[in-house]
Amino acid sequence: MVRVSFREQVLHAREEAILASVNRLLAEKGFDAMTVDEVAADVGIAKASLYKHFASKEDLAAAAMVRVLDLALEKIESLRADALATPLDQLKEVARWTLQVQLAGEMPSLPAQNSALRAALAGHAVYLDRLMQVSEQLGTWITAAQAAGSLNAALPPEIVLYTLFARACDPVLALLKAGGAHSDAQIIELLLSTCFDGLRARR
Amino acid sequence: MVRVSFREQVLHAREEAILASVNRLLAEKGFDAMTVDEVAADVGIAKASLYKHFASKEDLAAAAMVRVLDLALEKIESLRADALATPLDQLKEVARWTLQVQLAGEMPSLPAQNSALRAALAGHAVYLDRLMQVSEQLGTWITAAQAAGSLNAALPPEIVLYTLFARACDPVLALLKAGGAHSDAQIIELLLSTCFDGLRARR
DNA sequence: GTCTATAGCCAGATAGAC
DNA sequence: GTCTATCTGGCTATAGAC
Repeated sequence: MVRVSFREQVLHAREEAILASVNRLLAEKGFDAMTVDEVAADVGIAKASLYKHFASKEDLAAAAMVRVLDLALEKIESLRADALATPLDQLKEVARWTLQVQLAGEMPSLPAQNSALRAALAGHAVYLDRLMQVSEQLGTWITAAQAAGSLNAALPPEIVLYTLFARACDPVLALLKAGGAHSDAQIIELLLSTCFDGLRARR
Repeated sequence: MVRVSFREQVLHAREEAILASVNRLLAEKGFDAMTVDEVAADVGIAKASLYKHFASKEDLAAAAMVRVLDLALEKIESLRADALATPLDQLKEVARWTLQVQLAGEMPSLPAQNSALRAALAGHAVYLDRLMQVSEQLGTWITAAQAAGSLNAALPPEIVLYTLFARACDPVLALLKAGGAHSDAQIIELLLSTCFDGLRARR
């Protein structure tokens, strides 16, 4: 247990609050549409104070991404504890978790092709580290599931990994949600089915 | 054959050139990152001239979307001519076509959750009309394929439709392309496989 | 309809007092 | 570290001459 001063605790709590707001706004509007003024207003502090904690808007987004990746690592770790689950089950559970986060409006969506943001993330050491950790953990399960014959072995592992990342921000979820015809639980099961079982019928 | 004056032909050609540029820039950087200055420079005319043709930036994007949807309708129409193809085949061919367009860097990607743009599109009659036409054509094939037992009948048709739309802009393609490990043809087949066959192995 | 020049606005970032 | 007030730059859109 590391000793932290009271002041440091307050600081940390404030930064957590900031990241929670950023996370939600990023999920709701995306990086470009989100403004720093909004974030400040949502947290309830002045914009200049924000910049004492984070150097730039890109930095805010990166920190939010690190936060989500850390949560993913926690989830992965808890799934690793279950020795009975097959690698395929574990991959499915991770996918289910990402959909739950997205349904809760807490999955930050970063337009994949953005220029300024992409460059900032590509140079953000902590973000890259977390991304690699998640990729490695999932990669282990992917190759294991392919070896076990439960995951299509004809697919390069990287495409499976990319697909899982992409489905975590799948716009189909928002469309289904907007349609209003299905419950949250149904939406998740339908999306998991299209992802793992595919659109074609299985006999 | 409708008679059109020479002047109208020139006008039309210029607007086609504008839309081609918008299409490419929209595919490359997305709506928010694209600037009207860039479009004007790319076409080789002054920005003010652009605004004589299109009332706003949103209007530009909507026109580009209509153009792509019209191309999709053409593709669909040509596929309808093939009486031997099954509905599933035809859906796959449409999906393949969207991936080819995306690979060519000509699939305009509109951040699905954008505010100003979404509102503009939701009020754009021509865009909505084309979107409905495409949806109806695909819907026919979807229900036919489900009746034939080739498409998973447990999926609501709408989720199949949404999934096909979403895969047309799937960020996984850009990631695979950036990886450089696969040819364009391989990328398309891999993506079609993950979409229609799913990640799970089929026996 | 095309251009140059500019209005008007908004968002990211900072100065400087407390 | 927090605030108010401000700077700065870039972007959409338009005025007005030709």
